[in-house]
Amino acid sequence: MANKTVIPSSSKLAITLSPLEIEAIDLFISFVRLLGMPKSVGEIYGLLFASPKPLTLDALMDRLQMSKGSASQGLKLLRSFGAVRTIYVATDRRDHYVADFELSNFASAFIKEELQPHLDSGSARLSRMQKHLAKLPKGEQGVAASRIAKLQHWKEKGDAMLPWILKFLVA
Amino acid sequence: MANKTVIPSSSKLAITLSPLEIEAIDLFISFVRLLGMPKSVGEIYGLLFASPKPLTLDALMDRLQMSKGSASQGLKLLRSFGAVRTIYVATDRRDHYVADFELSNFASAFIKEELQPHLDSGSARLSRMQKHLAKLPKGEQGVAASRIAKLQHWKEKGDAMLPWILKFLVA
DNA sequence: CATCCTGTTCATTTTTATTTGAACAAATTA
DNA sequence: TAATTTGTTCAAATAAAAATGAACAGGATG
Repeated sequence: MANKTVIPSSSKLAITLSPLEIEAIDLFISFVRLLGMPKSVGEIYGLLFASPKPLTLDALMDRLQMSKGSASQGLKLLRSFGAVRTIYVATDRRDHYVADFELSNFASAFIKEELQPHLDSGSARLSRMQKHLAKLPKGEQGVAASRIAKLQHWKEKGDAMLPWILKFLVA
Repeated sequence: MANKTVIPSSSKLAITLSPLEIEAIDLFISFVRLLGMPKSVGEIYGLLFASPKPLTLDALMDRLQMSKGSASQGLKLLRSFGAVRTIYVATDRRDHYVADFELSNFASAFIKEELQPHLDSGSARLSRMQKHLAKLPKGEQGVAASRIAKLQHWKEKGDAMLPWILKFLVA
């Protein structure tokens, strides 16, 4: 069993991580938080991004002082949208991970999994609203109709913009 | 003191809200969650969006079954980026709120307050990284340099894209 | 000026999200 | 095939975010 030395919590990471690694981790933590993902995902990607060689799950746990469960789940998520992949390393049967450097993977996964579904469910919602509209008292129908039209307009704008953003990111 | 009737939790809202209102609230809850804002903010904006007349803080608390504190804080946030404003109503000294219908307010507030700061702090971070790079062992400098260059490229892309998105939204 | 009315703030409570670690399964090795 | 190594899953613990409500401040009202 590994000899687990107790470390003052404030400098937990400083001991095993270089300034450059800390900077990268810090960057990706705020990035993934922006996308509503757990901090641990940013830590993992940040360290892999900065690391010159592939890292195993053990190494990630060890250097990030993170549980096996978090590391495994974080890697699973990162793999799921192609931000990270495994690479074969001879004589070692463990999985070795490297970061993929295409920004578009991160961003387009977010767009496809978060934004797109909202826009897609929007059509059904708009028809439901039209139906409810008909049952409203006459006096309120005008206002409501114009607001539903406003929503429709927003949706069209969104639909038009997403493909453009995706293209821009991939380019 | 208002007579608070106990209502089965599953239909808490159904009693005072029309189907159209529920649909609007539901839509804006998922929208604000996407932007990392509390659900209550979506409820408030949703109800104001659907409401044909201005609503007071009391009315919002009442119809959304929400505490005074949440309503007040939610309105504060919504006001702060111009998604909601007060309107004068004679003979009633309470504040009356209406939704503003410019999508751009929501989105550009998010961009200016969340995305922009990240990109802006990026420059400082990149120079720090350059500094750390110099202190790295020779063998690792090449890899690290190319990754920092990658970050720089991403930042430039982001910087270029944001103004375009803003323009598109406002248009 | 004392009281009431309205809205804000913030310490506390509640809810939700994240992390942990032990149990497990699959694959490898002896 | 038994023992070991590796990675996943998920129930429980912990941490973080949001909601509550009581105390408060400022303005109106009698």
